[in-house]
Amino acid sequence: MKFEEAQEEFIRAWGELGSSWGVSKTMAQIHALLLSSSKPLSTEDIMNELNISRGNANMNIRALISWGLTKKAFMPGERKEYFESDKDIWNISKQVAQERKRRELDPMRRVIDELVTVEAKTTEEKEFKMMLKELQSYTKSADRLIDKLSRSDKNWFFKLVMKLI
Amino acid sequence: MKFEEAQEEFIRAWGELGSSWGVSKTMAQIHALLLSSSKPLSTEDIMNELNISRGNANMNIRALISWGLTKKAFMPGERKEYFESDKDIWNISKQVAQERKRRELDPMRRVIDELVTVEAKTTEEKEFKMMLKELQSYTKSADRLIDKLSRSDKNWFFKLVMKLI
DNA sequence: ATTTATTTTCATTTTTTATTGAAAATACAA
DNA sequence: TTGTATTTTCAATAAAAAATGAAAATAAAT
Repeated sequence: MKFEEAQEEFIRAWGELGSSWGVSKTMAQIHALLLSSSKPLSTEDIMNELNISRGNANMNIRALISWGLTKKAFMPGERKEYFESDKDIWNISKQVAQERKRRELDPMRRVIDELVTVEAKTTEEKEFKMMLKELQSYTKSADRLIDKLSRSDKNWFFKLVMKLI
Repeated sequence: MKFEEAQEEFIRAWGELGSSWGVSKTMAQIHALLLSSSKPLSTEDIMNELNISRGNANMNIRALISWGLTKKAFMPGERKEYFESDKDIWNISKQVAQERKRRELDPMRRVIDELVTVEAKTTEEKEFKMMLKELQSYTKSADRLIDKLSRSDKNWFFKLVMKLI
């Protein structure tokens, strides 16, 4: 398989994965493009490679930056902005985990913490409350796990996996 | 806070979470409704509680069943079908992890396994290949981790979390 | 076999989300 | 400054996804 084919397929698959993770397809595709490119790319490069409009490219580049997955690359003597993505999968995983925690887990935890104070008189209501308390305990563990992950290094993770298998 | 308010808020929050996980809002809301209800519910109950059409209710109940999150409840003497959801958060987590593995991780792994055979002559192409190999190694670990998780019990998980924190 | 209750399907409509492209804003250079 | 390149915004449009509702199919009861 040739590089161009592989790159194209990688972009396609990454984009599709993004969709089932609630991330815009284009955002995931731009990420894939940057991951598979050794040099930083300009907005125009991205527009051309993916056949998308300037507005679309710009919006999704900003989104990638806000996710901490892409940053501006300094290009001496160039007026245009260039962008690059960290290719270290461990860093990417940590970054995604942290952002999803911030955007989804934290707000959900706040809601649950509020809901567990529900008054429960009947048996049914007590069951509901118990379920919420269990959920609270799991989300707390998930929270801690992500914090731990974020402070750990690649090696720690692989050693852990080894031990667990 | 009263039960009805809490239930309503739980359904709202669970539905929103679903959206950012690539799951239809209604499917997540039906799940939340069943999780917060001590008795099995009929399609009509669900339609009424969530103000949705029969077609919508039916489709999303089927989706929940295909995710292994809901099953028919046997109701002696009843002609209608009733549905219930397992409320054990550990079971739910395992089930979601397994389904997402099957639907997303496995296909992605197949693609990556194919892509790593890409011929890489230039330095840039070698970098791309290295990134793919790293990705391959991570997806393999994730795969094993989910398998292990699925065979483990609640206690194992919490003990692990304790040790890690 | 016929009626009645219930579920499923799916063409149509609605809603939501993503994309475009051109105008406005900004940043830089001469 | 003034002009030029570049980025950003956003109203309009397009595309995708979800929801409706009524007809068809199925299953149970008489």
